[in-house]
Amino acid sequence: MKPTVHDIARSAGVSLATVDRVLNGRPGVRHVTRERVEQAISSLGYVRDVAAANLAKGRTYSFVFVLPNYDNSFMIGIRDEVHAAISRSGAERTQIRIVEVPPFDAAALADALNHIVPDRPDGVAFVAVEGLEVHAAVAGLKDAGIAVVTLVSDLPGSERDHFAGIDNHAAGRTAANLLGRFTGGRDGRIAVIAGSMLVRDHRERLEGFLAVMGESFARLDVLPVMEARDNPALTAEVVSAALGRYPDIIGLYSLGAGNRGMLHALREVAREARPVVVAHELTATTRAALSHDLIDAVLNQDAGHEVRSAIRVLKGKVEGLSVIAAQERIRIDIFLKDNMP
Amino acid sequence: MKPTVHDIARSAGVSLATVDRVLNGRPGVRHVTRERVEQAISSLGYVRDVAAANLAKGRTYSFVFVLPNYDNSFMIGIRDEVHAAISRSGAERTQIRIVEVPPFDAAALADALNHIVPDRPDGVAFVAVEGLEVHAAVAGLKDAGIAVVTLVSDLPGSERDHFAGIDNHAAGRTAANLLGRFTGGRDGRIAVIAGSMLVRDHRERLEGFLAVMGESFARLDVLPVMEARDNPALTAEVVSAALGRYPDIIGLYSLGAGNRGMLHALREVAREARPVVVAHELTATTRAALSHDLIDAVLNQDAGHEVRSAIRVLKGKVEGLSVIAAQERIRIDIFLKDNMP
DNA sequence: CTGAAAGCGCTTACAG
DNA sequence: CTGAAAGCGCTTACAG
Repeated sequence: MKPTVHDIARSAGVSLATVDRVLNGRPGVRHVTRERVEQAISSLGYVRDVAAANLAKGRTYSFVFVLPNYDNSFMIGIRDEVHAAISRSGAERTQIRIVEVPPFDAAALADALNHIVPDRPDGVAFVAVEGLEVHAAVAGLKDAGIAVVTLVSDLPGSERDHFAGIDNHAAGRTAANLLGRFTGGRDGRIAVIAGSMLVRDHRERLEGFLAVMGESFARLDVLPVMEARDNPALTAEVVSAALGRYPDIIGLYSLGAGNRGMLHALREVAREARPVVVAHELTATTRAALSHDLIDAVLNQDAGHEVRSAIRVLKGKVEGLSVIAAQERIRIDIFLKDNMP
Repeated sequence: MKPTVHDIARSAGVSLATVDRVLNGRPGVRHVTRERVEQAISSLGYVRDVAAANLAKGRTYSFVFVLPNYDNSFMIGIRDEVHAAISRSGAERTQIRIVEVPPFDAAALADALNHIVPDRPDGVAFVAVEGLEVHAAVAGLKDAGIAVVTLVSDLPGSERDHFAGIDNHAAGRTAANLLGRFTGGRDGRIAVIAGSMLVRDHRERLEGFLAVMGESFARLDVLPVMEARDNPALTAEVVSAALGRYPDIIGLYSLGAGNRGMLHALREVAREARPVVVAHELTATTRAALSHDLIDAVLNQDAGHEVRSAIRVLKGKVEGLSVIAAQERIRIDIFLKDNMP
């Protein structure tokens, strides 16, 4: 039988309360007693039953998710996943609240984070926007003993405990590789459409993309990035314009969330003249476009994984555990039409 | 506060024992009583605390994993994951045993399955090999009330409860798509190296591969499949021979586990003359080959996911729950050198 | 057919 | 610094 606290208590000749103190590193145990208990723990090979501990603690973790009120499919997916987590709250002993902020707005984000401090939740997860005020707000949360995780977009150099998102640099490299290979040795131009270079994840994707293009596909000429703020109409317009102006565009990398607009522009082009297209995030839109050969490959980050990982890490931080990096790494999925899930 | 069994008992005016009987569909409750309790359950919005239930039950699930004693990296990975699950046994209330059988041997597999019946475990997971005797063995397990899941390779048409593995047909299609695209419009031959067409997963991959090759890449001429029983030396030999005989092989699909041998043969070929290569399973070998541009893409099934999914499904079956298909679907991962995890 | 009581493996006031 | 007792939300003999 698996040893329990009772076995340890008996073996060490102490009470359950003392075993518990040692087990949880709580103060108020004489050194010799502690040692006796630790001895018993290791010699019996005790390992704590987390479920039972949680049941006894009756503890619930309070977390706040700060998300942009931004209606692209991916962000909607993230919100849905947070709601799914909320609906699992009972079983997972969490209490999760969502705070919405305007997108791409450092001041508003910092403000929202600062307002959370007095509530003293156990942890906060947020989609980072860069800005000194955001760094300061993170420091404020940490000072208040609140665990902090960035989600989807990171804030390196800040005091956040963890980033739950993909390596966007690697995503950009992967996109370049696919686009380079899929264009099959032909010469030509590559167009890149982004949301905004002010957002870190877009910037990193572009960097990775350009690096591989330079290293491995010198025959391809990458046009200056077009920033269309993930706005469908604007995206459609700039993509149309670019395709009109450069008939030798043979590849298109959509690294932001403007896929609907991009597809609109692409449909205007005769099938044989369409460029190879790599886009981000598997949504209803990109899924349909993959099946209809309008998009050739989709890079995806799994919103469910990200949200669940964020929650797991926050819980761990509250418990003072360290993150198991390998387990919490969010993968860059590649989907072609044949391996869509 | 979340309602508990106590709340239901109070609200329905019955004892905890009766609540428990209704909750778990156990007999011995008068119809009217049962209705009263059910009414309370739904009106209070009760949802059972599974962790507490498990604690009280003290139940452990006994499972047997029947695995081929086959030393390719992927199978070793599967075994490692089962061992990892065994080491989590305490926390997960499972008791898992591994039974090894010779690979590709239907009679031996059926024998092993038959021998498990008298032990009456709660569930069995096994890597299927086709054969009537295996179907019969599965029927025997099911007759004994044992949950049955196939792992990695399926046995459709049998009475198994679930298959924990990828859609190999889709994997083959994906491979064809990648290979077709990566060869970039050039004409030439494609070589396919497999373990054995007697194994269902290999056969399905080939079918999917050939289907897409026929549909979309008529310019490519697929050579007859080479079966090398996943044997490194033999694989090296046949691949070398093929490359020697057909200098216009521009693509290679390795759909089995013979990657080490294949790589050996590839390294003999001048860098510029090397074909585009798509292989299966991310292992130390294929990982290194990806980094060194010897392999261009790896399709992967996550052994950890498969094993954990198998265990989850077995537990669910024992509890009489139905599988949430979407959650248990095993993905076909695509890895290029830039998005390796 | 129904209920009172004990127990699963922990944690937590409270008392000393 | 240490311990006895109660309790977390369930389940399980046992008795009636």
